Amino acid sequence: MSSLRSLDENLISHIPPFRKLERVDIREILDAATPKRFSAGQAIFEEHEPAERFFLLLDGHVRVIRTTASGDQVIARHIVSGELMGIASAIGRTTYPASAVAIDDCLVLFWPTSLWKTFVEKYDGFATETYKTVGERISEANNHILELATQQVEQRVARALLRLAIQSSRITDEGMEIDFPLTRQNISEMTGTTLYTVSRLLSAWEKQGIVNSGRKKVIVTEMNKLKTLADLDPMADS
Amino acid sequence: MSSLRSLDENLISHIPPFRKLERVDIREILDAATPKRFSAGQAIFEEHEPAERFFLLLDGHVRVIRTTASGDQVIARHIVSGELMGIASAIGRTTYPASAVAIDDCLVLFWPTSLWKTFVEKYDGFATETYKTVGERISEANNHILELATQQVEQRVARALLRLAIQSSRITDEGMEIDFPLTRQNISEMTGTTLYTVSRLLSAWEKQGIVNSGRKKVIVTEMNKLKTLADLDPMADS
DNA sequence: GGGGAAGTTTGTGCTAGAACAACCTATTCG
DNA sequence: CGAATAGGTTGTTCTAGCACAAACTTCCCC
Repeated sequence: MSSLRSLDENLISHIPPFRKLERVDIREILDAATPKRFSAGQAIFEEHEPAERFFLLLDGHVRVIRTTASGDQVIARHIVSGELMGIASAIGRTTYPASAVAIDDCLVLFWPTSLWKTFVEKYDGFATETYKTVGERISEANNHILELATQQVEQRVARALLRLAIQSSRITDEGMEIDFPLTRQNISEMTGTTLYTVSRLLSAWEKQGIVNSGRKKVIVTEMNKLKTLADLDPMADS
Repeated sequence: MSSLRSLDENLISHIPPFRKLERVDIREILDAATPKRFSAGQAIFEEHEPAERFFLLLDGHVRVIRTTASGDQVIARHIVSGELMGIASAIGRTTYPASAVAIDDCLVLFWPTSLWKTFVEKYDGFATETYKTVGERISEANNHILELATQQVEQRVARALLRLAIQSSRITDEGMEIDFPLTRQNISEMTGTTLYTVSRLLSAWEKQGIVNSGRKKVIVTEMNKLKTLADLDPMADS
């Protein structure tokens, strides 16, 4: 895909915030967008930076990170293709509340923040859909708080893996393989524990045949057993 | 104040989401509002209930609570007078994500959720202001996650008390007294610990002259020392 | 192809803070 | 007023999970 040619409408026409729009609107939106590639490890935007752009991840995986004064890192969430990011502007912020780092090679579109207002006013359904996204992220955050405050490390790690397996995995003959590189350290930063504890848990689960993991790789082989560990009803799907 | 007489415009004219509005608009908004009193302990709305109304707290204090399947409670936040609550509709939710309970006697106004859309469209500035509120709550939630994931109990409790002292206290000759009843149990539910640990911390701090606490009562006598414990710069005000 | 570098595993303390228990004190209300 | 109840304190025990160390494995790239 060359950034010289104009972008294909099918790129975004199926993505929630744009789904309800007419072809002409999509055309307009794409013409205003700048595509950009990021390679693994590159920062897409940084915490505290002025929020001058908002982004749509077209391909790849992004980690959203916050860092404390004392240097500890926490992974707030993972963004998968089709999701908007850096939508601080939507909620009246002028700086990004967290940093976004490309996990693998990523393709994103971005727009200047000044266009946010236009999008909301001009394109029907865009506002509703994106505010729904904001709502979902609040819920996620609150669930995370509940987990951190009430659950044991084992449950939290189980839940984190389940979420990733559901959100972003490919089916292999072994099970559901999380489809981006993920280290013990990463998992510990998602769950507020240490890489050592995660390693021990994964080793134990491997012996019980629940997961199958390797360097930067986790395959969930027994979803239901993992759900039991997460203290979720193993019968409930999704 | 009688609910039979029409509501005084001054009630809400200074509150952020309404501040920029004309008198006529305020009049309209008030005429559409229903006032209601809640006595200490009463639930204003419950988690999972359909979000049929949104509220403005005019007087009193409200606790926002989430409960886990296993019965643990977590206090998500405290609402003080002048704040909106139950604004699930703003973010495309159809049910309340948490329960709201009156801590002391409260006076609230409420409107049917169906009016939300009207408010946003009709009253300029209402949308911007409320989305800013939503944004602040996301930040709060994310900060809470960061704290739970990286800090010791002592720091978390110190921060929780600091926040309350700043948000909702009266100045007495002893120091800043949190102006609503607050138990050790409550504090533990805000910080993801146990009432025993909170009790020990408060006892220790009392000996050091940092706080002065009693039954359902906490007075912060030495803000700066508490800030040091919270690992925040004691020089930074607000 | 060999030497880092990055990621993982596992062992051995050790301690923050949870759990439980027992008792104490302030409030409330019949 | 006096019993019941809600809230608070403090002692003791115990363990989940952190910290640190050391060795191992996989990958990458010069």
